[in-house]
Amino acid sequence: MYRNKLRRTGEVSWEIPADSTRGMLVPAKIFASEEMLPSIDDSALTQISNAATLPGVVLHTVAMPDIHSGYGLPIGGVMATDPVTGVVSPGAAGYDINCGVRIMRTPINFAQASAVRGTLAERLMTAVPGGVGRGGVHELEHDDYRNIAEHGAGWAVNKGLGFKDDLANCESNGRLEGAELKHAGNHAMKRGRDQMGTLGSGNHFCEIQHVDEIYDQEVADKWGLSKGQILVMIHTGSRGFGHQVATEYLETMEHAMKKYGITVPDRELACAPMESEEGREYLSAMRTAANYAWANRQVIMHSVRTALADIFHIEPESMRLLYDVAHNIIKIERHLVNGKQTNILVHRKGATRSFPAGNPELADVFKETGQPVLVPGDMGRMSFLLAGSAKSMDESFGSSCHGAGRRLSRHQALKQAGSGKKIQEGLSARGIEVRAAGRQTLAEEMPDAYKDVSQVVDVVATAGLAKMVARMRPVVVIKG
DNA sequence: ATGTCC
Repeated sequence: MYRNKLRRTGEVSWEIPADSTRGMLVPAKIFASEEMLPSIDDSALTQISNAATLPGVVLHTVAMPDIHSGYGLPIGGVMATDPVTGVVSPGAAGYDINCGVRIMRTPINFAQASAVRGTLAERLMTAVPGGVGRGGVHELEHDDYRNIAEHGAGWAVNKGLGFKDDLANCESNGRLEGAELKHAGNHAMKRGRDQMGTLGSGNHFCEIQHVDEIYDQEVADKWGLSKGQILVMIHTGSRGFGHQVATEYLETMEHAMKKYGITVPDRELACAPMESEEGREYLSAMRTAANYAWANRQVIMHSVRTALADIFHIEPESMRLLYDVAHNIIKIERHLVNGKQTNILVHRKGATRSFPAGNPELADVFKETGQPVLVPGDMGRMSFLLAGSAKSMDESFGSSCHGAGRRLSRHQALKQAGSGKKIQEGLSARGIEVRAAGRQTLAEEMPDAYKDVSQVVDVVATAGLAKMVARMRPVVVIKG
């Protein structure tokens, strides 16, 4: 029982010390307030401790306040390995490779959007296909795939689905290098062929929000944000394409573990040395899926941009991407390890990169402010924009939280919600128009199914991982 | 998250 091992290290930080009898090579660090701690499930604490046993793990594993139990690594977990002696673990990125969030600015104000929110909901449902297995309008040819693997979001921009500066405002410019299509494989290509530009299901969404609170006016000014402004937030990933990649390589890793004589306390943490054939090929396939996801969010954003331009009689050019973050991904990054700047392999699952001002990877404006950290809440309450701050580099491999975190399982939510229609009517009475492609989605995704996201961002702000910039409230929510 | 069991 790892909960008994927790010791307090700060106002909102806790540690499970490295324990050789359990094979832990490094401690596990947990960010949470004292009142949130009981709501963190035991299995999530076990998982973040198990991750600390992986070969080549460096410094500590990290759990964010929105942590909950996942496949292998908990959602809300960060784990980093040494690229020479360490492993890569597909379960530590998860099935939805490069699931992430982007947010687009508009010149529309709250009153304008609110007045036509019913129309907006209907138009967005048409513009952005959603639902399990749902295909879209873009049928991908082999040439498209080659370009997606190489250029990520740039593939969409090259096709006219976006502007050049959209790319500069994505984490990693919306593409990772070292993505070879052949490593993703034919089955993934088949599953992803008609899913480009689609939302998927579950907690994926497209949301019209208004800025209702600004905490840091200076940063908000630099980011072009003002109170009452309408923003569009999009949350989705690599669809069936990334799912297939994850499925195939998890199987590959089971064999690789035997081959390399690696043992792990949980087979869901199956892994291989990063420098092995299996490790390199997975990373290549994972990057290809990440690039597919960036292209997907780009296509969706441009569809929404086109629809809004039509509805409000404004220029598409008046709507620019503020930022796009990946919250399920594995990347080589430069961090200070034992007093030395070193390349390490950072695995983030349900955790957002949170690089501070001055980081050389950031575009110019974000070098001044720190990168935007996008934290969606639930569909009835609020979401947050934060800026990466310096302590994240010392404490959490430059990472912060990614959302509210579930409070109820889908099954529990379904039982408590009654019907999706009731949820929809309740939200509509509060000025929030919601629509979903799936029959059960609204009930499963009801606001009460989630923890209060403001408690989550309070923790990361108190810990100094990110600082508060703005709060947004939903106006129109499209669910998968 | 996911052609929610090849």
